[in-house]
Amino acid sequence: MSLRYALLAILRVGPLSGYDLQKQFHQSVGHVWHAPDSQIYPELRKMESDGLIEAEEQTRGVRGTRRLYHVTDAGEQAFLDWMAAPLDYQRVRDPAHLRAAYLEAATPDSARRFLEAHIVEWEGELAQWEGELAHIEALSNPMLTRRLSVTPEAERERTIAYKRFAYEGLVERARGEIEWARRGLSLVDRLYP
Amino acid sequence: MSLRYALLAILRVGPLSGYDLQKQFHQSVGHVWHAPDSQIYPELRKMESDGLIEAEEQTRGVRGTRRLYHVTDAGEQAFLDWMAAPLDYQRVRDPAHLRAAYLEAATPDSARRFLEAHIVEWEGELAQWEGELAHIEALSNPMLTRRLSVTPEAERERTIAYKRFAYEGLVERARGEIEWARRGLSLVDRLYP
DNA sequence: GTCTTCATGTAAACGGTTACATGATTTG
DNA sequence: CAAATCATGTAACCGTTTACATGAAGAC
Repeated sequence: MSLRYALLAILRVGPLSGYDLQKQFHQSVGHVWHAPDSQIYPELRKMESDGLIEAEEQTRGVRGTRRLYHVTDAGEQAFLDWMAAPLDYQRVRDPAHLRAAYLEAATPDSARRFLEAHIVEWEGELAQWEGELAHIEALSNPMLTRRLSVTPEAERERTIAYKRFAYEGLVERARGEIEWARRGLSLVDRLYP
Repeated sequence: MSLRYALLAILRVGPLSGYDLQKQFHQSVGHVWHAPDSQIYPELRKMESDGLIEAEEQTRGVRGTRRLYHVTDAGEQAFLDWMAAPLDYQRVRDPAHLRAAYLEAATPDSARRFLEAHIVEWEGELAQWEGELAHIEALSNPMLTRRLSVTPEAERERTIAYKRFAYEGLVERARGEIEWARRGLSLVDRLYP
């Protein structure tokens, strides 16, 4: 149930409509915590009814409306409380390593396809995260610059440093997965000469 | 929905009761794909009604019964089909890296507690997986030896090699997480002198 | 006769996925 | 006037989590 904290993290920077939030989300924190629109809009409504955020209804054109959300004091506090609370770790459930452990039941071709797909999958993630990291280093991430503009000077270094730290971790994990799968491909070659 | 394949992987070795299966599960494949008993028993019933496994009801004492499950041809085929099919990767949803990216909102103490807990969490996983790896190398894992005893000579090397490969990957990931969190602790020290 | 192990679940709630649905407004 | 974007969801389903429930058989 981290979705609401991911959303709060974005909204804390400044008010946004559900639509804008959703766009920002997919470009920033969505790389770490995926959620489809169909989950975001209802969650915003729930957060509103829980008093964490408030909406200001605006008219758009003649008939259209949009709801501009901002974080309440209770929402800010909820975010800080979450930050101070221990994280609950989910139990491991890893389909790739499950399959890898029983790969002798696959044909060599299937084994190779599986490992190649694993590489493709993690190369995709890697590219995204490296892109984010480059944006962070260059201060060209729009969310981050918006964030820094409302952040006191002394906090800016930390804000950047922690973002860099988080994405570096993801990049390393992706690299690890890719290396592992490459080793798997060599192993398949060795096992079926 | 890999649970049924994790269960099939165990049952393929030989018939087991739900209870024995559940015990084996927690000691082997459960390190990679966690599931509580309350999910295992109903899943076995569903697999039975889907024709993947069949149960032989046995009496135990005067009144007790147990159901001894074995894999059907359809179940064997389903397992092999799954092995040949592409894996569906879930979207990233990583609470630890989510929090790490916004750690400037936490106090230094909270940040440290979070990172220390991350280390503890992954050291636990690491110990389990390294233990498994040692059992694999020493051929002292009970599931694995049962498995090897029904495996033709030529397949044994592969069976062992793939298990080692899978658990090595998990061990490396755990080490990566621990190193990352340690670097995070140094970062906190640097940011709050 | 108590404790451990064997043996097997049910029920409610929750979070996430997938598919679908609708219509207004702005831009070219 | 068509296409892109803005804007916001609903509904059904599925897998997982958590809490609870029960009772027999074997060991000490």
